Amino acid sequence: MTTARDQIIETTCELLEFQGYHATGLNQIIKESGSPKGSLYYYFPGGKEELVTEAINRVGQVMLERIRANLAEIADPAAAVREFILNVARYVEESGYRTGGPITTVALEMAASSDRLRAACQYIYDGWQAAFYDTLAAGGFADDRARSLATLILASIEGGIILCRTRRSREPLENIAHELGRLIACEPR
Amino acid sequence: MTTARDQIIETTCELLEFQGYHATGLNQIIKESGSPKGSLYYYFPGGKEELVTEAINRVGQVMLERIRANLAEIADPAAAVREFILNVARYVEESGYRTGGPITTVALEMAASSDRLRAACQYIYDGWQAAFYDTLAAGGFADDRARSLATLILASIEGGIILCRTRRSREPLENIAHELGRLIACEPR
DNA sequence: GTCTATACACTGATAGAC
DNA sequence: GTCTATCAGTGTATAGAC
Repeated sequence: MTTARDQIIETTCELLEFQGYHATGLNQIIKESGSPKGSLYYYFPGGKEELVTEAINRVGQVMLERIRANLAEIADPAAAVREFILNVARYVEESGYRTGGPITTVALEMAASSDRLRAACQYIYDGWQAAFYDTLAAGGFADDRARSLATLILASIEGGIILCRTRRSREPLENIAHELGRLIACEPR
Repeated sequence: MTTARDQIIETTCELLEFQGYHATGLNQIIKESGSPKGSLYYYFPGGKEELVTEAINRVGQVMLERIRANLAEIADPAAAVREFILNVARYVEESGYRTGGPITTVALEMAASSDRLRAACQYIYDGWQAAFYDTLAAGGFADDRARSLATLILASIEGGIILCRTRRSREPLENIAHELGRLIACEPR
């Protein structure tokens, strides 16, 4: 059955998002997922690192699909990016400022100590950035410009989530949404 | 003597910056600082939370002075912000992509579980943002605009550091520096 | 003030019965 | 495949000698 395995991964995703790597223990994962510890090491013989790698890959893929779906809804790239970020702001607020930036904490905690997790986070970030790049390129931006703008968009969303969680307010991401919308609408492309 | 106490705080600052809160143990702190555990609880009866609060307050203050000193060097706000971010990029690279964003990891790990640490991080972020705000206001930006631009600058630096550490490259912050310079130079103000 | 020894909970991980 | 019991190590925190 993939159900038990999937349940462990799903629970791991949620706990990682608002607690980070070190604060999330395997005992908590098996407790909240309702799975026995024996199963955990049966499905993930590589232990915690392997489990977390699979978890962030899953959440990264889910997020990528949401980003692409959101951006595809609006033709104008400035408006599309602005509305996407406003959606993120609402999501962070609705979670009680506990979640958002599903791999950010893991990236910061583990980039220096686990190259496997660092590479996994890099791959996910690259995918997200490519989604913004494609939207900008389709909007007429030159290659270099689309690339650096996509970097700014991704970075400011990640940083904006941190500010929202710290200030317990969705205002930082709202400000960022409007400033980036202004920048993208600005010539030259 | 404040020396022993200061040494503990100093070591805590460094370890927090590249390991985060949960990965940094009190045993490691006393070991690397050369201080005995008895002294740690003598100076910080509130335990780890109190020690970390003092540590991030110190590093926040040091960073604030560096930000203000950097921004004061160049009169044009667009160039001042751009050069500051390029300095951050160089610093992150020179550390081997292990440090940068001295309170970011703590903010993400602890905002949901410790209101004391969350409030401390918020206060520091507010101070840094105010430094950018003052530069923009002096450059002729209207109050609201200066405020939202300062939020974007702070968020994109924090997020840019995460991308640089994950990709082991200073390119993300360099892209961000130039895009923000372009945005700030753009009318209307 | 400084230091050692230690308490107690919890971590990731493993062995072996079923 | 599943589950329990348990390992060695580490976490924070405390007690008490000096």
